[in-house]
Amino acid sequence: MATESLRDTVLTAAVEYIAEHGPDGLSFRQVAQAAGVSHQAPYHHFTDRRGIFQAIAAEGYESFTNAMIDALAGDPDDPTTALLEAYVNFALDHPGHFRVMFRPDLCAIAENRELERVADASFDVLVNHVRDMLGPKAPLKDIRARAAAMWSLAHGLSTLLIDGPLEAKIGPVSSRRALIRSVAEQSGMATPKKRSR
Amino acid sequence: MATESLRDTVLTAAVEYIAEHGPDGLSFRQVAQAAGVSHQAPYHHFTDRRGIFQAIAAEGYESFTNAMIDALAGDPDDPTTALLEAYVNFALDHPGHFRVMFRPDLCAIAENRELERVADASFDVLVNHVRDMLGPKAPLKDIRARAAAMWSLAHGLSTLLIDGPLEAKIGPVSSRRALIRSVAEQSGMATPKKRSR
DNA sequence: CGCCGAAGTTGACGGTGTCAAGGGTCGGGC
DNA sequence: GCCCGACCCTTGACACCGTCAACTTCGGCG
Repeated sequence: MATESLRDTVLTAAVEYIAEHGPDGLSFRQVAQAAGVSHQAPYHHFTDRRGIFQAIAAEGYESFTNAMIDALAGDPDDPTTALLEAYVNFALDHPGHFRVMFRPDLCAIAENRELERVADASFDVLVNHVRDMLGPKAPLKDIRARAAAMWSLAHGLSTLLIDGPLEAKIGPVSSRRALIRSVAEQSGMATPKKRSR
Repeated sequence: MATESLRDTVLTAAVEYIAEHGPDGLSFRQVAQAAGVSHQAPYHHFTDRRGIFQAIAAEGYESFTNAMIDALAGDPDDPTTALLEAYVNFALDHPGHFRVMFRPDLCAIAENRELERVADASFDVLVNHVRDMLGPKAPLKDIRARAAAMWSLAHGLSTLLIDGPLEAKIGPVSSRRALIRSVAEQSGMATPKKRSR
């Protein structure tokens, strides 16, 4: 019941596959076969193989934006760390989406208006937060540097954890949350804790 | 003269292609044809398609290690920033290597002893530097967090610059060096400047 | 000379993305 | 009642890809 459309079936199957094996081995024909249709059926819902990746990326950017917005609203005391945590958590919890979102060769963001829009919305959350933190009269140069620093930190940590060698090198991460928070501290990004209560 | 071996010809052609078009479109047969040999000839020098990527990654890790060591030796006043700069510079100057080195699905580091060794050597430069900076009696927890932070910053900045949306979002980077240094400052990683002279 | 191993060639196989053409199955207008 | 077009899907073909297997060529060494 609630028979999924072929489009959705293909999409969820693809995301699942990517989360497990990475995007590169993904085969158009294979997902079609898994969905029980002919190898050409998906072409009526996606123009290309690339179209699948674009759809996945768009889906991903939308929930990515929401996750970051929610995180900012949820922790007014240390929003920067909360944002960082939301970024990394999204990457690790939705690897099927995340791995595609930052692979321009796969999804060719610039070639798809709608995709470009939702991607921009995600990044705006980040740089707007930095703008808010530094205040309206901070020099542009500082805003850019700080945004680059924070984004790099979040993105680097995400990619190094998701399939990079970080965990192999510095030891297993028992608590994701603890790691993120201590990284935020070590990098001077966290808002200093006030002795509450 | 100094007629290159087929192995080297294939390797340099592959690196060049990857730097321009990314690793995924790289075709075994295509590089063979470009080298003027039959489509099977490279099999006598690389076991797999994967073998090419492993060779590229190994090559990359070796010069990566050297670049970082040189940078550390070159700027004793602010070695952390120098290391950061060397990391990012390597990525941007050798995209053909860098893009492969951190794609375990392509080069399967764990399956190749020699490759694992040179990769480990690179990462050791990084964590050893952090250990040196924090001193021998720093708690392990701090070392891990600081190493993760610094590595993430360098890696994130590299990947976001190399084909990520950073430059599109925060504006064009006129001076790579200036950006890196202000990012290092903003993230509290740089050694504070002493009023020299 | 005879042999061998390394390097390169040709041919074949299954799998993949994509183009082209055809076939059903609806709903709405005559 | 019937036709027509839109939509979804199928079948068939093509070139390209990675890889396995067998064959040729050739330099060196006993």
